[in-house]
Amino acid sequence: MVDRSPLNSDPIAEARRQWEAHGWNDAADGMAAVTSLMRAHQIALSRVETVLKPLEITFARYEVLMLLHLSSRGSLPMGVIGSRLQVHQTSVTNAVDRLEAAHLVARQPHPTDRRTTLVEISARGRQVAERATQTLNAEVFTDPLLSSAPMRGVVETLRDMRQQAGDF
Amino acid sequence: MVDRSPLNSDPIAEARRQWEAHGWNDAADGMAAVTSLMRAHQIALSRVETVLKPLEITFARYEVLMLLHLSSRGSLPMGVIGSRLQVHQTSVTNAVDRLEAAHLVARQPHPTDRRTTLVEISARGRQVAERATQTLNAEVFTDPLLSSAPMRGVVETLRDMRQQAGDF
DNA sequence: ATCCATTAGTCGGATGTCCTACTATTTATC
DNA sequence: GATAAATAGTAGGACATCCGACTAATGGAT
Repeated sequence: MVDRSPLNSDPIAEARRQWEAHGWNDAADGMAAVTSLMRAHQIALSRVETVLKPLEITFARYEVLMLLHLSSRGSLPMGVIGSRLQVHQTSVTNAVDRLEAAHLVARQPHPTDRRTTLVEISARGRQVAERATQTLNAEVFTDPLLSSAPMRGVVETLRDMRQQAGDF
Repeated sequence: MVDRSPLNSDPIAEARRQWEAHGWNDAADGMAAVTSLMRAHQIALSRVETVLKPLEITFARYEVLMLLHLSSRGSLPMGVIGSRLQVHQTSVTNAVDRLEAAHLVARQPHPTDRRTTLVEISARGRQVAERATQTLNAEVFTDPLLSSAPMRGVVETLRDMRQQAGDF
């Protein structure tokens, strides 16, 4: 007879039980929330990357590509990309390096401000962006392992969290 | 006059608007959910890492340390650590390498199965684990930028998602 | 008993993220 | 106008994660 009650299978539930057993009741929910976020992120990212793999791009690069594809001019300064995607400047440099190596975008000098580098999406870049979006929509976004109502709840709650954190 | 309506400040809300404008209505929620997850993870991780920095450990290593600290024997095989934390074997190798270098854990041979490596937490490891938990509980987990009720809802919904993904 | 599939870990490589410099420009100040 | 402060990007380094390949050891199947 094993010491494994039927509810013990979820590692996060198990961790919460440990927290409560130690009397950290006021921290148990937060611990569970943070840990759930970590794991859910991992799952979602993995699904997305699997779908994008055949197109030879990653989610980070897809986000850059779509931002450019949906922009009015098809080009944006590096810094703006970082702000919109809320990642560090150096992460943008990294992503653009790889997108440029794949000829999906090209760096262009800014016409008036020589400090600024404009990133411009190419025709191939637009093709990849569109195909990637199609596949992602069909294979992940229309069924993100969550039923509609709770999913909208999560999005809303996380919006509050992001706002609390000063995201916007 | 700028083309920036008051609601335009949230990048994810903006992305959803784009999705809907393109007629991808059935994918808009999923896209927003996945993107929210990515960003919320980033925020939570950043807060946690900031708190742990003075103790010279990361969240990944903290999780390994706590798993060992709360285990009955204070030691576990590498593989079990990976299963519980749901990360790749090589990630465990990596984390244990660093924890061992910091003398917080030690690798021990398994008494009967020579393939298996047991990871044992040290006295210093336990100290660090306890101090880290105290600080995390006080500075992050008791206030994870979410009010209680919605937070529990998120945890529950993400539990369903993890279960759908085959986590447990 | 012997051979092969499975299991446990490690190694090397690719990515993404952040941080701390450091360079080049632009802008503001005196 | 010359100098100082702010802004835009890049370079190098530290970490974490995953994947594929490789080594050892265990255990079944014949």
